[in-house]
Amino acid sequence: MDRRQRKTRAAIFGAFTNLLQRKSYSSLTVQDIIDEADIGRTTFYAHFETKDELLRAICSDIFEHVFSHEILSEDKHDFTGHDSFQDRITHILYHLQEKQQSISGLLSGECGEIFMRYFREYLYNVFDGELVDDGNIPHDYRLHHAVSGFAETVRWWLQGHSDYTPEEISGFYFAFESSRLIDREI
Amino acid sequence: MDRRQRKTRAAIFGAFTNLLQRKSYSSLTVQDIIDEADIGRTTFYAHFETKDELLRAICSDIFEHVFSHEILSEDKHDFTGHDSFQDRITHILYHLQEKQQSISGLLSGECGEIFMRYFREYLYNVFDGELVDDGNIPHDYRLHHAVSGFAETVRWWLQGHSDYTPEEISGFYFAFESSRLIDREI
DNA sequence: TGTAATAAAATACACTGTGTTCTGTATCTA
DNA sequence: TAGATACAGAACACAGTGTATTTTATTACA
Repeated sequence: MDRRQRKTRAAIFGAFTNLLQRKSYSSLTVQDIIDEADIGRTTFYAHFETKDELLRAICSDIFEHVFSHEILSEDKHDFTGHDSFQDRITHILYHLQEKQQSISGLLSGECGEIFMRYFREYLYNVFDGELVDDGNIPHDYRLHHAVSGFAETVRWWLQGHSDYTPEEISGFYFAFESSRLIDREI
Repeated sequence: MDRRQRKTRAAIFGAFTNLLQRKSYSSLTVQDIIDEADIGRTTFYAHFETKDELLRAICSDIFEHVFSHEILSEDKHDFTGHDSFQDRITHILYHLQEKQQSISGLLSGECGEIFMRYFREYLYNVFDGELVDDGNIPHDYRLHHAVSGFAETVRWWLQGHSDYTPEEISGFYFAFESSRLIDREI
């Protein structure tokens, strides 16, 4: 990728996340982003068709970073690896913490819905296959419950409670969920 | 309130919820609502300043209905009443089921965030004081977890799993949460 | 039932933000 | 260095918003 492209893309991303700290997503105009990023109008539209596409691109960017190691270590699932599920979750929390500055703006306001939906999609892959069998309650529901429980935990954490460590947060979450998750270490 | 006002207000609400079944909130224009409701442009703006305010008004409308009995029976909390907490929750689910048609449109898409936030606010009042004490985990977190767990359960229910009964749904939820909630019946 | 108040309809308008087109300039890559 | 590509700036058509004005219809109430 051209260095110029990388620079403008980074400028747009930076401007966008900065502005989201001050203004809400819906009240944010493309012109605002252009001014903040200090680029030409045409340039923005050369990179992104709409403000929504920019939002999606930023989410992709973040989650690709957060879950990159997760994807690489998927073969650790089966008995050979040493990472417990809780360790993997804690690991994800560490990566989320790195991107905290960007994420906090994405969580508050109207774009929180889009971010969270994106987040959940990734989490479904992580959580699927980790649930203890239970004949009485639909698997469908239990997966949804576990995933959104964790997603909401992260939201709670990164919005006003970011003084907790990743270990503490995963501790809180697993204090509730561990009985429903397979512990592969036993 | 003037009969004419009630009629147009109802027409706008109806048009809005109908359109949300077909189009997303952000792509929905005020003009669309005006056309669907078959009213004059000025009339819409005499009732609501913006599309967002209309959304909030509809949410208020729904939750006022759903939680009206809940508010009235708040004095049942203290030992005199016969309703267990699970019964109260089931009761709320019945009211939500009545409004299902309107709600399903509000849940999908970008306005889901606003609806859910509204929903949570009401739920905080319902759940507060129902949690079992636990010194290790912040009360703050546990309340957030219980509330969003239930809110997400409702979302799951009314989006593609509405064939379950309110009793079944509250059964699913309490199968997970009951250990953390005070059972006032014992 | 007649009347004053008020809601709605119709039309026109200014305004904001969007997305595109064009031309000239700067920067990268081979 | 040459050709390609990205960027800047200005101008533009367009859609949607919100308001103002006038006229018509409906309502509440004495």
